[in-house]
Amino acid sequence: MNEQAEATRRTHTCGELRPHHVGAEVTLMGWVHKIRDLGGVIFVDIRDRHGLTQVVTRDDADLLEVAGRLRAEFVVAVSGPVERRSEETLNPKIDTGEVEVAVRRIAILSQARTPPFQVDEDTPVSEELRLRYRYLDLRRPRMRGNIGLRHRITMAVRNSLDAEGFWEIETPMLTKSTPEGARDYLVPSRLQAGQFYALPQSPQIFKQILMVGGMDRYFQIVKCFRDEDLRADRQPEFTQIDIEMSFVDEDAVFGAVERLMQAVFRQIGKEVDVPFPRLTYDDAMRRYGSDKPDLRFDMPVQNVSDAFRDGQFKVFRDIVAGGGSVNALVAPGAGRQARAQLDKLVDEAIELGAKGLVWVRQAPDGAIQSSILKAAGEEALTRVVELAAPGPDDLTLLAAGQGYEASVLLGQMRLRLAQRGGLVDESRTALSWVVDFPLMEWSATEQRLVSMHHPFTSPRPEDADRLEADPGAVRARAYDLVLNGNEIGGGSIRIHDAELQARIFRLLQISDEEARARFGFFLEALQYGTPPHGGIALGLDRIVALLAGEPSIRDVMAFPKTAGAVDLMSGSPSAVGRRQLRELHLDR
RNA sequence: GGGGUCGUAGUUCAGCUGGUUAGAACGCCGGCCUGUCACGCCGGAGGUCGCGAGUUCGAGUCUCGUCGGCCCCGCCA
Repeated sequence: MNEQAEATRRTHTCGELRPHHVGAEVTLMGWVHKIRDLGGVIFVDIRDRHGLTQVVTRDDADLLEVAGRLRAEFVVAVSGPVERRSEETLNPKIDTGEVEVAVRRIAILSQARTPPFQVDEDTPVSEELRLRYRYLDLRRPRMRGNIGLRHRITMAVRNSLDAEGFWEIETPMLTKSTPEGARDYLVPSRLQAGQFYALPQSPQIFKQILMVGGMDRYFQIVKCFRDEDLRADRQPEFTQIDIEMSFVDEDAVFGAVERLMQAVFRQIGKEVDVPFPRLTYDDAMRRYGSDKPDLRFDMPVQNVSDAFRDGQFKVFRDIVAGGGSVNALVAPGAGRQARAQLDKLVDEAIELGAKGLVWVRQAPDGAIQSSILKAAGEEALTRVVELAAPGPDDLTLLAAGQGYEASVLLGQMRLRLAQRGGLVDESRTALSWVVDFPLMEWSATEQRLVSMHHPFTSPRPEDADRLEADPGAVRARAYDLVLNGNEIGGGSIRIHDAELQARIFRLLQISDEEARARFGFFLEALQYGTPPHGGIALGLDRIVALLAGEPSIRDVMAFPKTAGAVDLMSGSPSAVGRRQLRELHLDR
C-alpha cells in the first residue's frame, strides 16, 4: 500500500471534475466501479455518491502492476493531473466525461470480497438479496437517488415549516400504551418490574400537550411504530411529518400544508396549484367509491336508481325500495369487447366481494345489449343510458347495494378500468382534501362505536347536539390529504374542552376509570387552559415513494423490513439470553 | 388469520407430456491485448434444482408438508 497517497486528502468528488480543472493535480477517493484492462493501459472508473470519474494508468510498470490488482468495489485513492480527453474519446454519458485523471499514485484503502450481486449497474437483483446486502444496494444509482431525494424533501419540509414559525420539538419514544388504534410495540421496564413502555404509534397526545404548553406551532419528523401486518406502503416503523398549530381552524392547517407540499414538489421540479380542491367524505364515497379518490381522471360513479324504482327487475327494485341505490360507471371505449371479456369483468367484481355486476352497452345500430336485457327490459336500460350518458363505444357497469356498497365496488372497478384503458395521466399531480369524515363508526367486531380518526377529534359544532342521539351521523372536523389516490396524510381540529373530551370517551365506551388510567394526565392538562388547536400527520415515506415513482416505501428507506417484519441484514428480531429476560422480569 | 405467486450456478433466468452428463447470459479466476467506457479475444472453475417426506423403475419436473421473498384481503384510531 502506498502510505503517501493514503495520507493525502481527497481534493474533489468523483462527480466534480470538468474541463476547467484540466491541469490541476487532484486526488479522488472512491469505489472501483469498473475496470477496463487493455494490457498496456488500464482504465478504471471510480465511483462515489457524487458520480463517476475515469482514471487512466499507463506507461509506468509499477502503477500498472497496482492497477492490475484492483477489483470491483475496492476503495482507492488516486492522484494525478486532470487531462482533457481527445475528441474521439469523450464520453457524453457521464457528467465528468470530458476529462480523466492520469494516475501518478494509487493507494488501495480497502479491499473488497466479490460482491454477491453487481453493484456497477442497475441489473435486476431480487429484493431479498438487496435487503440482505443493503450497504451494497445503497451504492446503486436507484437507492442513491431515492435516499438523496428523501433528504432534499426532508430539508424542504424543515425549511418551509421553520419559515412559518414552527418549532421542531422532540417527544418521547418510550411512552405510554394507549387504547384504540393499532397494536403497540411494547418495551419492558427494568426498573419498574412488570411495567411496560409502548413505542409511539404517533406523538398525538404529546403534541397536543405542547399546544397546552404554549409552544404554538410544533413539527417533528418522527418515527412511529405500529405492530400490524405489512404492505408495500406499510412498515412497522415509518416516518411522519407531524404538525400541530394553536388558535387555528381548518383553513390555517390547509394553508400551511399546501405551501409545504409546494416546497416538496419543487424538489422534483413540479409546481402544484393551491388551494387543493376539497371534497366531502360523502361526495368522495358516492362519486368515486373511495375516501382517497384518484382525481387524475374523472370517470365518476353515477346514481341511476330512478331507472329501476318502478321497473320489472325485482333485484334492483327491491334494493331501491329498501333505501339502497343502483349505481353506474361508464368505462370509456370499453364497450367493444367480446362477451367473454365482459364475463371476466363480472367475475372480477365477484372476486372483489360483489353479489353481481351488470353491463350495458349499445350495438353500432343503437340496440341495447345487456346481461339483464331480458330480466330488466329495454325501457329501464334505455333510461340507464339516458342517465349515465355513455358514448357509443363505452361500456356501462351497474351495481346495486345499501349505503356506499355499490359505489365502493364501482370505485374499485373505476381504478382498474382506468389503469387498463390508459386513462390515467401519470404526469398529472392530483392533490386534494377529503373533509367531513364521520366522527365515529360502528365496529361489528368490537360491538361498539369507534373513532374513525382518533378520540381527540372535534365533532363539527353544528352536529355536536346529536352526539348521543345519532352518533353515526355526526361529522368530524377531520381531513385527509390525498395524492393520486393515495392517502398521504390525515389530521383534525382537536377537542380543547375537557368536558367534551370526556363525553366522547363515554360514547366510545371508554369508562371514566379507564380514561383516567390511560390518559388522565391528558384530560388534566386540558383543564389548565387549552388553546383551540389542530394539526396533521403526513406520511413522509409515502410522499417520497410517490415522488420517486417507487412502488414500495421500502425503496425510499435505508433499512426497511420484509413483509414478515424481519430485517434481513441485521437479523432482527432475534432471541435474547435468559439473563436479559430476567433483568426485565420476563423470565422468573 | 386467509388467498395468490415465486424459489435451478455468485446474479438474472431457460429447462417441453417425469427419462442419459441440468444449460445461457452477466459475474468470477487465468492468459493475451496501449484509448477503453456493455472493451475485445482465448481458456477455466462454479449446482444440496430452498428444505423434508411421498408417488414412481426413474423427480429440477408430479403430490403433500415446511421455510423464505413479494402482492392482496382481514388488520392498520
